[in-house]
Formats: sequence, C-alpha cells, structure tokens
Amino acid sequence: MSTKPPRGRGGRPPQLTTEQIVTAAIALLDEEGLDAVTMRGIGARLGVAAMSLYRHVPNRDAILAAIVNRLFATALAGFDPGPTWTDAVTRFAVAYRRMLLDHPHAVPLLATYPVDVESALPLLAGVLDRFTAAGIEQDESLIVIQSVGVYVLGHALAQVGTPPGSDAPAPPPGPAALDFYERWFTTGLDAIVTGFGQRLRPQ
Amino acid sequence: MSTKPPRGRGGRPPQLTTEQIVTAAIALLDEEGLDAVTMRGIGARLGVAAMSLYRHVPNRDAILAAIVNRLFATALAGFDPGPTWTDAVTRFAVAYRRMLLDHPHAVPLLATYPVDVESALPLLAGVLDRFTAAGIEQDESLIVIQSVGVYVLGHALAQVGTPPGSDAPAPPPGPAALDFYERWFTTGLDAIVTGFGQRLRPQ
DNA sequence: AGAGTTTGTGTACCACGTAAGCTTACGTGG
DNA sequence: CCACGTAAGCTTACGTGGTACACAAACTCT
Repeated sequence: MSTKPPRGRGGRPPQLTTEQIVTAAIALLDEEGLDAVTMRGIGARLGVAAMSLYRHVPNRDAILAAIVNRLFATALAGFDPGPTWTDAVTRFAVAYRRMLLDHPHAVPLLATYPVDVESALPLLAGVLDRFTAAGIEQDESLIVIQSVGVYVLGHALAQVGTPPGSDAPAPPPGPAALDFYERWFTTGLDAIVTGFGQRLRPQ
Repeated sequence: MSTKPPRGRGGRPPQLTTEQIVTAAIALLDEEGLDAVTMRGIGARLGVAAMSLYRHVPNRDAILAAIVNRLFATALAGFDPGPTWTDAVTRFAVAYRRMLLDHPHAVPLLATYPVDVESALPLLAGVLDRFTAAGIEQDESLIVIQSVGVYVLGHALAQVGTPPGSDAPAPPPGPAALDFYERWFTTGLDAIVTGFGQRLRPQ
C-alpha cells in the first residue's frame, strides 16, 4: 500500500505483480461475470496457483476493491473538464457512465465497494477547479459532484441490473430500450445540473 | 408467483410459507449481515432443515430478490403522496430512504436486484396520479420518479457503504457525518425536483 | 387400510476462500 | 563454485455454502 519492502537483496524474483492480478481479474469479470472472478480463476489466467495471489493481495475482497479503484481511474483518464462547472460535472457524468456501460459486470461492484477517496480526489481536481473558479465553496462542490456521481451509478445499476440468479445471459436490449435509457440519462442529468445551478446562482 | 397449484387434496400440510422464509431472511440480514443469510441459517431460524426451503423457493437468489421486493413494498406502506407531484416525489424519496437506512445491510441488495416492475408500479400509483393530474406524460413521470429513486439508492449506498472485506463493524458514524449526509440528501433532492420542475413547467 | 400426494429430511458433492508448511529461484559471502 | 538466506510460488487440506437426490412423514380420499 505505502512503501514497497526495501526490495531486500536476494529472494526469488516476482513473476507476478498486483497490477497484473487486477488486470486479469477485470478481464475475467468482463468476459464471464463476477462469479468467474475466483482466486483459482485469476490464478489460472496468469498461469499461477491460486495461493500465489496471496503474496500480493491480502484476500479476494481486496482484489474487488482494487478493480473498483482501477476502473474509476480509467474512467477519468485524459479527462478534460470544460470551461464552466456545469460542463465539468456533465462531462464527468458522461465519462463515468461510459466506463460503467463498458464494464457492465463491474457496476454492482462499484455500487458495493466505495471508491477510495484519497485516490479519487486528485482525479476530480479538474472538476473541483471549475467550482472554485466560480467562487463556490468546497463543501457545496462536493455535494454537487457526489450527487451527480450517485445518480450516474444508480442509473447504470438500473440499466444493466439483472437478477444475479437468472442464468439467461439477458437478451441484448433492443434499440428502443437503449433509447429510453439514453433519454432518461440526459434528461435526469440536465435536471440535476439545472437544479444545482439555480441554487448556486441565487436570485 | 401467479396462482397457487390447485391445492390438490391430500399431502403433508405445509409447516412453512414463502412469507415466513422471507421474513426470517430479513431478520437475519438486519441482525448479522448478508453473509449470515445462508440457507442453513434461515432454516435454523425457522426450526427446519436447509433443504426444506427449496420446497418454497427455487434457490437463494430468489430469496434475496424477494427480500428486495418485500422491503420496497414496506417502504411505501401507508404512503400518502401530497397534493402536488413535487410533494409526491419528495415524500417518495424520504420514505424510500428511511427504509434503506432502517435496513443498512439490505442496501447492496436493493442495488443489485432490481425491484420487480409489476409489483412496484401499483405501489407508486399515488405518485403517478399527481403527475397525470398536472397533465404530465406517463413517460416523463417515470423518468422523474426513476431519477429520484436512483438518486436515493445511490445516496444510501454512499452513506452505508462499507467494503465487505473489513470485518470491523465500522464505527458508528459521528453526528457530524450524519449531518453531512442529511444536508447532502435534501440539497440534492431539492436540486433534482427543482430541475425537473423547470423542465416540466417550461417558461 | 391403502393409494396418492405433498412437504420436510439426511446425505453427499462440488466449488470456493484461505491457513500452513514446503519447494524453487534468486542474490550474496565464503 | 558452493552453501546460505530470502522472497515467491506450490501442494495439500480444512471449513463453509449452495444444492441434487432419494427417502421418510403427514395428510386426504376411496
């Protein structure tokens, strides 16, 4: 987590990194769903025994938590907040949502495992900047950003949510459904941004 | 689900109902968390073997799905939408949230298992009425209600979300944190309702 | 009483997470 | 060149959870 051990001289050279483990786990998750993300499964994918993973990761939950943070970070990779804070939150919402729809099986994970605040804040620095530039308090900005984030996540849950029990891979949603979700998403997002705009620009 | 089998004459009288199973499962969930909701655990609580549950329920996932629907229904028991549609959605949000905070361990479940639409719509009839009374299209009303629902659920996830791995029961949140979530909740909810109000009352 | 029917049970299997101890593959100092 | 120490990976094994299967029990109707 913090400093790697002094890389003391000697010892068998690592054949595995934490990053590879997380990458393999995400691949498995995307291809076969959450139930396929098992220690044995990840190990097999890396040509390694299940127990070897424990040299790099304390347990399975830590892997799932790492997936969440990795995906959240990729969602904001190369992120350009626009000129105003309304642009910034809107683009954040779009980028976040794109990532969620790209990794449907990960959505329940992002709902369950909180994104690490320490690592998320730097990623959102650009967004926060547009708020301070508009003379908005940090407290208020966080409420706006979190509200939007929470809306996006909840919306994605509704869109990709399939009862984990139904083995049927769920028929690919028709274009009508896709359209509905798209309309719903932008309509709701606009409403939220508009509503906060009204509050933050009183009078 | 639909009609019970003709209750054919004869046969051992049931000692167990699906309702009891769901009730026991919710009790277990509230008292000991999701991991405690096992077939054996539920059976023990009802003085019955684990396998007996399968006479009433196809599998564990079905129980979890039933918990979701039951809790959602209780959230709206005795629900009074106010005079206007803005009252209606706001009260819906508050009632939904109260239920979620009363059952913190259930929040991840409500995020993961979609509420059954067929049974949810009647519960929301009162809310929908205020929209139609205001001359708002059904499509638009659903977008508003769902947006609010999704916001409430996402907010609750953020509030009660604890990495499933940390065995520490999580320190009871200080009153400062509680206050923050309360302010966040109402602020965000107001923004959403205001934003939609602007859209639905154009000009 | 016996046949038919439905509900609850006992046993067993397999997959998963992971604890413990062993083996392997390196660097270093003799 | 060879022990020796060390870190990484492996083997084995245990406990727990979901659930398939075949059987026992409890009741109704003839």
